[in-house]
Amino acid sequence: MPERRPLNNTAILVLGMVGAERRNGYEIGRSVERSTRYFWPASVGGIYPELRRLEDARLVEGRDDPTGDRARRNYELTALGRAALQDWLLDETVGRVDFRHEDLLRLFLATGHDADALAELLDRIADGHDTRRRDLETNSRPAADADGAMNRTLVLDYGVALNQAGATWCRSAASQLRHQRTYPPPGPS
Amino acid sequence: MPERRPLNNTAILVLGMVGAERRNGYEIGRSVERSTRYFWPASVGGIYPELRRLEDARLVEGRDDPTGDRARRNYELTALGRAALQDWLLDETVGRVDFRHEDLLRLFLATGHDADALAELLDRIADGHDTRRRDLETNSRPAADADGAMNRTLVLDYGVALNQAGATWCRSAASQLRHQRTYPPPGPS
DNA sequence: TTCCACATGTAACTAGTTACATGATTGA
DNA sequence: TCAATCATGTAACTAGTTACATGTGGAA
Repeated sequence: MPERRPLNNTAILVLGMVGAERRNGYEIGRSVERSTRYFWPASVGGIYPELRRLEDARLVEGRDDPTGDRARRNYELTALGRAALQDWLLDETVGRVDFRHEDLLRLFLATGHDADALAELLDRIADGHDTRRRDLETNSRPAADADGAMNRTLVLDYGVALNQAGATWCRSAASQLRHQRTYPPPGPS
Repeated sequence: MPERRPLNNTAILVLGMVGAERRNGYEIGRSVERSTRYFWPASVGGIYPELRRLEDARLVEGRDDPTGDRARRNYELTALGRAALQDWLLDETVGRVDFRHEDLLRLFLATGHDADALAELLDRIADGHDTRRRDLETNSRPAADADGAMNRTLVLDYGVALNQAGATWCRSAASQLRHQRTYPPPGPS
């Protein structure tokens, strides 16, 4: 029996998706593309080998389910897998957050640039927020009538709200810079 | 001459830090710890080998500068390095954003959980935002009088504002769930 | 004399990305 | 018959993390 070790990012995702409903690798890839990539990136290439590893570890069980000559393998959780997933879902500690933002690093390193240059960077960050917000709204909206879709709607709305807030903040700071040529604005503190 | 290829995440960071002022590996590590890890993570272990690679590629130039018997090697940009950094800084395309949020995945996968369970998850996400906001405020505040620190202040304030907005949104959604047991709230649309 | 900050590095590992290969089915 | 979508996979690579090892200098 293969040694158990902590689930990696792709493993958690795959386990969770299989846990939500019976699924094959392709469908998981589509879900990632549509929804989770905004907050839990994973590349398709990694999904298939991960499914096999999880099967080796007896966390999921696959069954061949071809359509005619087209291969397809659907997976479901084993009791062991269900337990592992619950363990992870009910973990009490605050979860990891990894964040990497290229334009923010640009801004951080743009020491000495003038107010206009900084404002332009801020506009770009705002544009990025707008793009992601639109993406979310058009790609990720769960079916309104889907049973128990509250959680998915929350995830989506959270993403929309944050991107909205980000865009608004950046545009306002950019405008401040363009008109006053300085930052921070004089404040009540 | 070693072949030129696109700069990896650590390389960009290191190049940028060396570009901002003459620096050694240790100082770069400290800056990462204090500031950039919130939006551009990098591990100390990767910095030293990267400095050497950049030196091999003639983008930075190192000079030994020991204190007594304690070794220290300070780096500065070469003309080539300065050009590469400018290229990256002035790149017109919107930058990459990588985002991975464990509790958001939990929420996404928590299909079928009741309103209280979802509200608890939201509170955790809010707590995470508060922690990061406080961290930012206490660790990353640039010296108020630092010359040309506008850009750094912007980065900090952006982080504070976003975490603030995130916490507020989550708490309000959690409260909605606790009182109405449902989401989304009935809205004007 | 003890602790902490300074300072540099390496080895081993794991994960993750990219790019490719292969082929079936469906609908226009 | 063509393009898009369904479906599964692998090989090669790069990056990144972790954990360790080693030692100096300064302050209490």
